[in-house]
Amino acid sequence: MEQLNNVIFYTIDKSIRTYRQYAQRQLKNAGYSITIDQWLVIKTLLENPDIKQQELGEKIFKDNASVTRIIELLVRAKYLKRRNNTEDRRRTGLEVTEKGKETIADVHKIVLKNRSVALEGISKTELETVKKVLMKITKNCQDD
Amino acid sequence: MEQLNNVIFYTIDKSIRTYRQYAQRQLKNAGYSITIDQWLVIKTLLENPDIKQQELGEKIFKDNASVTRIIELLVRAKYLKRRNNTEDRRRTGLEVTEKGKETIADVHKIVLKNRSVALEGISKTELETVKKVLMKITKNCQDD
DNA sequence: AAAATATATTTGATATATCAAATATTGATA
DNA sequence: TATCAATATTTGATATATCAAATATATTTT
Repeated sequence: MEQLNNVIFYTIDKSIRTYRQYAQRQLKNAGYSITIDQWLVIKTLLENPDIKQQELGEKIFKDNASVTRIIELLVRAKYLKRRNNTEDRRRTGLEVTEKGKETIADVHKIVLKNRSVALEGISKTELETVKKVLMKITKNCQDD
Repeated sequence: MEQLNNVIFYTIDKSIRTYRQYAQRQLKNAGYSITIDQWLVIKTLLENPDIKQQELGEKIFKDNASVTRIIELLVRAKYLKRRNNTEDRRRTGLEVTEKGKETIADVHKIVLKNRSVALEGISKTELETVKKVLMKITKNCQDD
């Protein structure tokens, strides 16, 4: 087999999946049932209270449909509340509940810890190279 | 916002997603309805005819449940055929059909093209660094 | 103002991911 | 050999991804 490990895209895929799994497991171990993606949505809403769902999706690399469904679950779990947007009735206002705010703060600590564990032993220069190369890949795939 | 772009994990995530979308779009444009993952499963089966589903999953970074379901779709679409494994009846033998074989060959060319487009302008040294760093991240998240 | 166009979000259909539990079978052991 | 443990796969439940189509509302054009 043309070794999968020699194909950079599988290395990329594997690393992000492994990180996700690790991060999710840490959350679970700490007693949270929220997913990383859900956390990210709440956090982004807190920091951008009047953001459109569309813009939210762009920020966190999710399409509209995914955003709609993630929000639905967050409302159901009482992390968010819907309110009406009087200025543009196509939009739904979204308010982070107290429960949501508390959760974000607690989870943030865990996320920071996760990141530092995952990046242990990697130099700043190396990270810069990785970032530069990955952004180039992204660009190459967008232009075409 | 603690800029998401400054968090390496979002850069990783974005790059692999953008690549996937690009690759999938190229397949579609060429008239194939198969997904990259499905293609990968067939290819791996061709190259490892007697592999267990479990091992298959490990090779392509998917869990058993996903493998089962992907195979189900492939059988339905007539890329694969089930046959009995007389030696161990817990296992299902899997045979790639003619249709499967043809598709793999054609799609392989497109995949190679995709990869080279995505990696345009990136040096070998850079790729080595990226690979090394990503493997380190994977390891960091597995040990814990 | 009516019609056409643009924007924001939702919905439907299908594929995949993930975990835990269920099944089926095999192998080991008391 | 009956029982128990291990292995291989499937199934159920839920979350997310993706594309296309549908809705609802707003804005622009004629």
